[in-house]
Parts: sequence; structure tokens; C-alpha cells
Amino acid sequence: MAEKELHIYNTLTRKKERFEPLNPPFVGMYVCGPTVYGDAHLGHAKSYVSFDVVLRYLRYLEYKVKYVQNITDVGHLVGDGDEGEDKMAKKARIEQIDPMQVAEQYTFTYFRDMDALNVLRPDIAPRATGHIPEQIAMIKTLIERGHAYNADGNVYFDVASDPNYGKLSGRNLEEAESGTRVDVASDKKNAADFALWKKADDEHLMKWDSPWGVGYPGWHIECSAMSTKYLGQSFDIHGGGLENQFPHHECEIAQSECAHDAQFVKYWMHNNMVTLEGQKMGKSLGNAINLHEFFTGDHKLLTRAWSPEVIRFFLLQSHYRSTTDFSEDALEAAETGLKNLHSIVSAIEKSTAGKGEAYPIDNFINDFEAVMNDDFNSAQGIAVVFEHGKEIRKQITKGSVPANIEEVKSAFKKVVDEVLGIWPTNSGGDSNLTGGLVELLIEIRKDARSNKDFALSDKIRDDLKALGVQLKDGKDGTTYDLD
RNA sequence: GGCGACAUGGCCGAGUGGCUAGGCAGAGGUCUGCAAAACCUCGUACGGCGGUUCGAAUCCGCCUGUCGCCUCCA
Repeated sequence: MAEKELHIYNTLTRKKERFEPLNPPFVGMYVCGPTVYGDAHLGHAKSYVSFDVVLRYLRYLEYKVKYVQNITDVGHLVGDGDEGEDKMAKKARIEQIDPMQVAEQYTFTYFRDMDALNVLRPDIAPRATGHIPEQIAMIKTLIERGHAYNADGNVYFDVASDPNYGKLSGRNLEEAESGTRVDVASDKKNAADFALWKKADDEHLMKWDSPWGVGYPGWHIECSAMSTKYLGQSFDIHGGGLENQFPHHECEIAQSECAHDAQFVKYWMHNNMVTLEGQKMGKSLGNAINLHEFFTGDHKLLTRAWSPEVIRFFLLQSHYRSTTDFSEDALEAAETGLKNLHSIVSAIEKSTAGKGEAYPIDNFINDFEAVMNDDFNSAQGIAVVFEHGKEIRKQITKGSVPANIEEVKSAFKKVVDEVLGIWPTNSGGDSNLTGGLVELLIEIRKDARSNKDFALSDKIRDDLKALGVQLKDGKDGTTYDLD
């Protein structure tokens, strides 16, 4: 389907909808960020690479996007036996440091790994602990409006007061209760009520004063408070992992819409999960491979290192709403494919002074936009790049560089670099020392070959190959690719 | 138990009521001093059983299988 307008699959309506921002050309976009108590893993990569392409494509379409992604640095309750101990505190106890050190350390590694994946930084990365007053204010409003109640220092959202509760996840309260595996806290009016503020005991490390006593905020309220602060009571896009649809996003909607009388978010987007041998990869399952371990190869399930570029390309080859099943075989195929793509890009980049037939570059742009307009189909976007790229390279190899080669270059730069973010990082060898040296060796090899000194010419070829420089003999001389 | 996804050629992975996805791997060929690269050609896939239709892998039903959410998690 060739879409001229951007369409987004909206989890709220379970349909693809034409994208119409609330205040064009401005777009407010919020994506749930990480809880910083451990290194980012492949699952984080899938989510943030997916939304990175959403962001980049919106900017490509010339929307003025304000992109907010929170950092959750308040711990929430762990699921196992450590009743009442939160993640940040647990990690801090294990490592014998202050919880804020834990947060700071993993915030650093999070951005380090995302930078490596070429994920653009959010415009604003607000921290939950930096927005306690905003969260308290919102809770007060909810109490005043009769949507929340204080039970001896624990403040709960009163789910029964919100007739729309469940509209995102398609649940109703009766069903949620009958099958629940959660022990119901005794001070709740309703099993589905969720905490806005929790009372802290003496041992609790992260706690703040509030109108309801010393405590700490519930998990969901930070996203409502911070998105409202930076994007307003209503904004365009809210993204996150599918597993957050319920309860997290459902609760965000309830809190925000009951506090503000305005539609919270227009388009809800959820990325699917990464699986490892068919099983969900997650921190709590202990089968998550950290991104840093991928980059270094230092993990018992990995046979070698995998570059961030390959990880990004691998992820973009599937749709964000499909699960991505990880295997090293699949990564290896992606690696070879990416290398080929880079070879195509570099053949185009190196071409100048086109005198051949002009390439219909509008077709490339139209094809690319058509698939991206269909809910950001990066997998098809990559296919479009291959199809047109190979066609153009064919012309170039035949010695008929398109007359509009500069236009071709800028189109590829926009699509492959600006939107997809998979531009070769080390391709521009022509003007630097490496490029000069390789060209020199190519000259020497050429002479050796005309003298039939194949021992020398093969040595040059093989040794360069070992250094990651691939020579390619063509009709009009020899070119090269860097690994 | 409730809710929801998905099952595509050797592998990964898009998509669609009739027309080529793409990548990886593989086969043959052109080129080459030999290779590599590039280029040309090739596989005619869509879980099973019914149904709707002129026509379904694409729509409907049932079945089987896998997975996710219902609890912190991207």
C-alpha cells in the first residue's frame, strides 16, 4: 500500500490511523525510558532503536519534534521474595553503594550503549527523583478530585472512580480481579487500585517528605507528571515496550486524564519483544545479554563480538511491532548484508562527474516514503535501499555514472544516514592517510600485475585483506572497501 | 482462568484477495593470471482441516503449535 501520508498503528484504537499532530508542525513524543539499575540489553536496543527511527522519520518529514524520555531512578518493588525492597536499593546493597550512585552509573552506561547504537539523545531526559514536587502535586489533585485516597500514608488511585480504566489494554475490572495472582494489599479499596505514593519504613533508602508522611512515589506517576510538565496535558505520541501496556500505560492514562480532563495521548505506540531461542529476553528472567557484552563478545552465549552497527541493522530488518528472535546465525546474515549495503553506499559516494543517464531518484524517495508512511516499516525501507542502490551501482560499474549523481548522493545520505542511521562509519577513506596509502598500494600492485609478478600482487591483495581492506578489480581499475 | 499476538521457501524476514519483497546461504554462467568483487540466470514459499470467492498464502470458522500480558521488566 503506497501511502502518501504517515499512518501510525495506534494501540488505543487497534488500527492504523493517519497521523495528524495536535499542533502542527510541532510534535510531542514521550517514550518510557529505562530503570537504571543494570546495563541495557538487547530488549532496550529494540525499543530505543525503533523509536529512534520514528523520531528521525518525523524530523525527516519536517515536524518539529520535542522528544522526552525519562530516566527512572527510583526503585520499584522487586518481584521475588525480597518483600518491600526496591530495585535501586537492592542493587545498592549488593554493591554497597548509595542508590544514587547506582542510578548515575547505569544512566551513564545506558547512554554510552545507545550512543554506540547511533540512537539520538532525547531532547529532555528527566529523572524521576528530580520531579518529586510535580508528582506530589499531581497526587494532591487526584485526591481533591476524588480519584485517590490516603490509607495511612499509602495513597492509592481509586480505579472504580474512573469509568474509562482499561481502555488501552482492553480489560475490565471484574476479569482483572478473578485471574489475578497478586496478593491484595489489605488497605486497598479495590484489588486493582494502584499506588501513587508509598509509605517508607526506616530502612528505606530513597524517601521524601510529603503531605501523607515520609515515602516515595509509585511507579506510574512519574511518567504522568513529567510528560505533563514538558509536553503538556495532551500530546501526540507515547511509546514504550509492549509489556508496559498494562499496567503501566493504563495507569498513566487513568492518572493523567482524571487529573486534567483532557485526552492524555493521541497515539500510543508499542514495540514488540526480543526473544532468545523463542523465550522472552528480560532482566527478571536472567537470560538477557547486555549490549556491552554484544559489543565485546564477552558472554557465554556469544561466540564473538557483534558491532553496534550490526545490532542496529539487524533490529531494523524486522518491524517494530514484530518480535525479533535473536540468534548468532541471524546476526551473521545481517552483518554480511550490512557490509554489502555499505559497499553500495561507498560506490555511490566515490562516484563523481556523472555523464550517464540520470537515475530517477524520485522513485527511490517515493518508494521509501511509501513504506515508511505505513507505520514506519523499516524492514521494507531497507529493501527499498537495496533495490535502488543495486540498480545505481550497476550503472556505475558499467562506467555510466548517473548525470544526477550528486542528487543521488544526497538522497542516499538522507535515507540511509539521517533516517535509518546505518551509514558506514569508516567509509570516507579517500581524503585521509589510509585512503592515500591504499591507493598507493593499488598502483604498485597494478605495476606488479603488468609485469606478471603475481607473487607480489597477491601478497598486496591478501595482506590488505587481512587488514580489513578488500580490493575489487573491475573493468576500469581497482577499488576497495574497508571493513 | 481472562485478554492478545504470531505461524511464510535452507535460514532471517516484509507484504498482499489475482501481479518480483529484501537480506543471508546455495547452484550455473560472464569477467579475471588465479581469486574476490560486480553483473546475468535459477528455487516458484506462505502450519493443518473446512468454508466464502471466478480466484486465497492473503477473508471467515475450527484445530494444532509457539509466544506475550494479566507481577518489576524495553
